[in-house]
Amino acid sequence: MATYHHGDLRAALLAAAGKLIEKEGLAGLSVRDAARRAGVSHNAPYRHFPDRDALLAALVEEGFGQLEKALAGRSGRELGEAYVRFALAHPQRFRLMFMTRQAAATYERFAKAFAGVGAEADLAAAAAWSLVHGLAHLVLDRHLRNDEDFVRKVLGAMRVAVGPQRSA
Amino acid sequence: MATYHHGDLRAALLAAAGKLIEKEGLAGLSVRDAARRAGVSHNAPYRHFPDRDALLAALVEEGFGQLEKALAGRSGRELGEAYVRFALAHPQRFRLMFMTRQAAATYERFAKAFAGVGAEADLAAAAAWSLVHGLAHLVLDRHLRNDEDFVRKVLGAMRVAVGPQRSA
DNA sequence: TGTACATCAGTGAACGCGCGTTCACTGATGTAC
DNA sequence: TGTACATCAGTGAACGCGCGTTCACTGATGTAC
Repeated sequence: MATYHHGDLRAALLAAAGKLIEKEGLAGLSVRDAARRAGVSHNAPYRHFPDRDALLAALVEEGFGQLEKALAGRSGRELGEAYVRFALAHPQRFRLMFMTRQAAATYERFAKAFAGVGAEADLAAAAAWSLVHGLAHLVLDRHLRNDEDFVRKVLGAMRVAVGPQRSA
Repeated sequence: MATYHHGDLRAALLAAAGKLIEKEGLAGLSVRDAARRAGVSHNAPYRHFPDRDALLAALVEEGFGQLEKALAGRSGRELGEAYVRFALAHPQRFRLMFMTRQAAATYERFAKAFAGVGAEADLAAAAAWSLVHGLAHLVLDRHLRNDEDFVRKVLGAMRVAVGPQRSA
């Protein structure tokens, strides 16, 4: 039974857009399509998002919230695995997220994981993030095997080479 | 002096498209725009590329050729630095390139660089590629500092942890 | 409990846009003789 | 060296498309009295 007022169109649009971006890619995601999928007229979205960019921004923000939740409390190889898993679960969203400038909280996660490592902790954090981010992209773009065990082994094949043991 | 026949429109279009994709992004790159920039009517490109996708494919192929040249003969940290440098010089092209499936030659480069490392050479190669690929993306998306010295240090902050010394 | 009214989330028609692509064409080039 | 002609790289007009966005509107909801 269709009600004139939707109830929570904003959430429905976000969900629809989330599905669409995975299906069609960033370029293929249109406001009209999201509206269609939410079962609503093509300009109803403008009640909730001033324009297309605002819809994308909401998708990004939601994504970082989910990523933060997926990473929270983890460190070491587990942290890396969770990161890759998130990317593979939402590849297009993941791509979009990192085209914006809002990744500071994600960096903080890695910084925290290496906080004990000494003067070069920031380098170690940046390297770990790079390793994991690159692995995620290469797997989701099909250049490396999509295989949980493989991912675990690749993450284990590198070691932090800075820290107290060679503090300089 | 305008000649009716262009001379080498294919190359001119490729060059124009290369500039445009960096300026406008993948979605903003249109056949018509490339034609405009090459100083030619909007449908002249169809003499040289059957459709837009073919133009993109040519851009990708050219890109992998350039990358191969940039990596050739290098290994270790130098290899990584060259990789990142390439990505930063052509960010949008780089992104596009790795959305396709044609990166096999690039993987071979890394595989070769780790060929001596033992049974787990493929893991080491995958890890090194991931590190470098992720660093490239994070720097070009502005999540890590764009600074040659910083890049060098990050690449130095990780060590391969597999190989003969712990062959298993 | 019932009614008047403000609010605002939706609708449907309409706009202008740049795009990819097709068409019939025309002018420049190169080759056979 | 000169000419006829095939080839084909360009042109310009035209198409249909989906898009983002605006507009005036209408129907549902909630609140004041």
